[in-house]
Amino acid sequence: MNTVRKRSKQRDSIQRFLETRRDHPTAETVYHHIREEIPNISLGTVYRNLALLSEMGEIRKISTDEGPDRFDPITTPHDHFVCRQCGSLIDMEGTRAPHLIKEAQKGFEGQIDDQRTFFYGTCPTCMKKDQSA
Amino acid sequence: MNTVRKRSKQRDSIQRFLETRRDHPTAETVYHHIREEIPNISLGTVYRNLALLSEMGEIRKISTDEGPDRFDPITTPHDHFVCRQCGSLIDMEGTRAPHLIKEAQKGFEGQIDDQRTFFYGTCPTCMKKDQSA
DNA sequence: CTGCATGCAAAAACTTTGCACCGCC
DNA sequence: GGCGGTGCAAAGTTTTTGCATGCAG
Repeated sequence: MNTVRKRSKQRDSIQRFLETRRDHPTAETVYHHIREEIPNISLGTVYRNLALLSEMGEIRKISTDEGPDRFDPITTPHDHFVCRQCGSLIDMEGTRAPHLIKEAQKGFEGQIDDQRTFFYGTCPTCMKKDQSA
Repeated sequence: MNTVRKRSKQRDSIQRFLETRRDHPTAETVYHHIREEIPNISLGTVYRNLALLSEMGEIRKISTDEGPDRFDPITTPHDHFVCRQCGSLIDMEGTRAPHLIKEAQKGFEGQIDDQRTFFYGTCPTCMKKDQSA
């Protein structure tokens, strides 16, 4: 049987915070910001709720080659860019190839639920830094 | 100036081992197998060489939402499937969308060097397990 | 010889978890 | 008052690093 979920101001606060951000914060970043609202929240609670919200489909966990996991409040399909230099994670628009998942499913004996595309390279900010260096 | 790289039997062995595998081993897996050839190799050396080989472009590091990083000896463009249940990482064929990277570069002020697409779901093996459960 | 690579072990970075307590339903 | 959520701290997991020594060029 399904576990009943109780609301908590901690979880609400975490979700609300994420929704104000488009830079895909890490658990640590979430923690530091929530502490301004709930000073005694613990990092464990942040991790627990980020995991919970992911399971519930409210947010999305994103792992990249660079640095710790990040979290995205936007759950509609879209792609991401990862900067190899500073690790920043940027939303990409107009790059989604929706047919890919159907394509991939053809002749594949498993079940495909999700597709994720990442572009890697140097972000605009780091490009500028490199030039002036 | 570029650092001169010296060969080592450890690095050679790691690379050779990877090339025999199509399942994208973790550092730990590499370590255990190399120990049969070089019993006193250390895990640190394995990590150092996997990082080195990645930098050199000889292999590819792959981070997914599930479990530790994995390593791929094939550096030509191809996509992957990740099983949410067992974490296995499987090569996908015929799913590559080569135009995507050009598409993404349009109007993006950074520099895009690489594209990576992952499909997530349940692998064939776990499908069978689920059925019999 | 010179200095990169190694083994070892400690430490760092990131994440999960056990436990006692708190507060919602 | 039962049970999910929390804070705290300890522990788990994965990866990196400092240092003395080894070995390739």
